[in-house]
This record gives sequence, structure tokens and C-alpha cells, in this order.
Amino acid sequence: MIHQPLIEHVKKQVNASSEDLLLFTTKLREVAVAKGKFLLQPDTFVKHEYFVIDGCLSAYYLDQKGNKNIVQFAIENWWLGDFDAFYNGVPSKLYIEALEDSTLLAINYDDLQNLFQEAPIFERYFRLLVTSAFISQRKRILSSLGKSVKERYLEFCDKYPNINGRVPNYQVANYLGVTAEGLSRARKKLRELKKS
Amino acid sequence: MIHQPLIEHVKKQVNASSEDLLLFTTKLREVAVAKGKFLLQPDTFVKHEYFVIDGCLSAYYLDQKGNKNIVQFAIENWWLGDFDAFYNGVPSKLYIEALEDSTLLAINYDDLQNLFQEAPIFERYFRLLVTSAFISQRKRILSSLGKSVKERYLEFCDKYPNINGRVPNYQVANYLGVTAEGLSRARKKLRELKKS
DNA sequence: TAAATTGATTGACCTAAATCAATTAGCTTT
DNA sequence: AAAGCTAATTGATTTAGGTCAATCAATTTA
Repeated sequence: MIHQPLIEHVKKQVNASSEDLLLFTTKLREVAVAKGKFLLQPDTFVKHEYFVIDGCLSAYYLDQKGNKNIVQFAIENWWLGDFDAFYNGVPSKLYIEALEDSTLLAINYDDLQNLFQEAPIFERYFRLLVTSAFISQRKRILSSLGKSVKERYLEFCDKYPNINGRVPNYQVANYLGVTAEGLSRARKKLRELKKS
Repeated sequence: MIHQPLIEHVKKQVNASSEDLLLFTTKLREVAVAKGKFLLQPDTFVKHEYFVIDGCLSAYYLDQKGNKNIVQFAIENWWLGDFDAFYNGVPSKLYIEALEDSTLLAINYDDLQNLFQEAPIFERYFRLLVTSAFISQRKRILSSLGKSVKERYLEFCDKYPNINGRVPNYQVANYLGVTAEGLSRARKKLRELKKS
């Protein structure tokens, strides 16, 4: 069943009954995005949050100078969306692009609000999601301020296992805030260290 | 009345009735922290979130090497606490230290849960708080990855107006992820630019 | 007032990573 | 296999910011 990975994800976080889980699945809609296509583009109102069943996507902003700034990759079992736009009803500024053909589950804002009423355990589940996203961002800040490229790359590999080879390194470099050349050299040094 | 600044803060975010607001105030407790004292230290369980009425505090972690990493300053009208520890019931890893004699309002976890039951509008208020904290952190990541010290300092001044002179620059430097010398030079260049 | 602390600034030097330019390695497509 | 892309790597050079040490300024303490 397509919902299974998400059910497992919920179960890892909270103690939900079978009825709760069943109710949840009735609110989910399956979405497919082909490689290179966009799940989300700026200046749209965001009605859904997404859970990745299969595939790989990246979320990024363009800055004043038109430079791409990747804020998140999402692979299997990651939630993805634009919190700000989704919860606060403001137009999104985010691009979400599929780097591979991807299959997602989507939940609609109103359905989610109803779910909170009908099965309050999900209030807790989604709060835990936001909180851990917050913590993980904080970690990324501390890392970007104090750590070397080598260290940040290692943390990246830890945070996104299984992503190796699926995302071109120049995109990983963008996420890490370094140039493609910089990342290449960092990876080389790590290879040398490992050998000795 | 001491609660007034917080009431105003709530009113700016959500449409709460007088009864809601009154109920809220009954759950708040006043807390004073003297300069140099700690509101929070690692390995404690966090039962409160705090709103700054008056004063100035900083929140920081120590990394593996024992280096201080300031993640937040809080002055009048800022919320402050450890989301992770507070909501997830894990021991805190954060230090919160008063940089000036400070007066805060505290809300207890259980009281907050009751408040959500009794006046659900606060559910929305606190969700907006977390979301905007999340957005603001995201901005800080993009800034720390792509911007120069000069740019980051200007953004800092924008984010924390009225903080000038109240926090020593070497602490601001720490927050920005540069050395005190680095910040000093950046400020000098900005002064020169402004003159011409 | 002198002495001591604490924070800010400056100078000399160094290093990690950026930039620019070229080369190489993997691929598709023909 | 040749041609054409795209991504990754390498080399040469530059630069922002770090490090270390000294000085200066402003408070606090004696």
C-alpha cells in the first residue's frame, strides 16, 4: 500500500490507533512529479504539504542577484513544503523541483485542520515535525558558521544518507554554501584521509 | 500593568477576545533574572517559555571544543526558551544568560496546554510564533552561507534594533560567526562607506 | 588619582575557500 | 567510434576573514 511508509513514519513519532491512521490515509492524495518539473513555484498560494514516497526533490529560493539557494533536499520519508506559505496563507517564494521522477502524498490544509479535530494525536505528530525541523535548522546554522567544508559535507552525508549519486555535487555544494570546486577539493582531501 | 506588552504582542498576531486575554494573564508568572545570572542551564528539564518585558538575554550552546555559540539574543517583546526541550520533554542543552537585569513573564507547560483547550486562539498564536521563528532561522542560514560580514551585520542591526550599546560587540560577533576583530573591521568599512 | 579590568581597534601575517581558466571524465545521441 | 554535453576535477591566483600581538579607550576598583 502506498501509504505504508508514511504510516510507519507516524508510528515512529506518536502512538496512534489504527482508526486514527486509517482516518489519516483517507485525507491523503497521491501526486506524481516528473523529473525537472516543479511541485511549487513562487507567488502561488500553498494548499498542501507533501510526504515523499519515492524520488528526490530540492527546494530553493532565488536571491536578489538571481542566485539559487537550496534550502532542502527531500528523498524517501521526508516531509516537504513551505511552512510559511502553508500555515500563514501568504504567497510562496519557494521553488520545489523534482530531481527525479517522484511520487508524493499530499495533505490539504482544510483536511489537516479537520484531522486535528478528529484525531488530536496528529496535532502532536505535526508539532514534532515542525520542532525537529526547527532544531535541525539551528544545527545547520551552527554548522555553517563554525565548521569547515569538510565537516559540513560529512554532516550532509549523515543527514541525507542514500542521496549519494542521485543529486549532482554542484547542487550539494550550493546547499552547503560552497562552490562546486570547493566541494570537489574537500571530497578529495577526505578520500586521502580515509586511505591513510 | 506588567502584562501589557505581551497583550499587545498577542493582539498584533491574532484576534483574541478580552476574556481570552484575561485568561492568558492568569497563567503568567513574573520572573526576574539579575545580570550575569542564568535563566536556564544544560541538563535541566524545561517547564517554561519566557517573554521578555524588560532587559536583555542571550541563548547559547557550547560545542565539543567548549566554544560558545550564541543562537539568539532576546530583548523587550521577544519570546525565549528552548523549543526542543520544552515541547519534546528532553533535557536542555542550552544556556540562557541575562546580559542585563531582566524581567520576564513565564508560562508553564501544563498551563499552556490548558490554555489551548480553553482558548484555542492561542494555539494559533503560538503556532505563528514557531513558524516565524522557523522562517527567521531560514533567513539566517541563507545569510550565513552567502553574505559577507558587512551584510550580516546590517541584517543583525535590522533584526535587533535598540540593541546597540547593550550587548558588547564581541558577543554580536559570536552571533554572526566572526571574530571580534573581523566585526570591528567590517564596522569600520561601513562607517567609511557612510561618510562618502 | 592611580591602577586594574574589560572591550574595541589596529597592524602584520596566514589560511581556507573563491575565482578564473583549462582539462578530464562520463554520458548520450548520432 | 565520433561528436557533443554536462559534471567533476585540477592548477594558478586572489581575497575575505582568521590569528596573534600590541595598543587604545572606557570603566571600575582601590
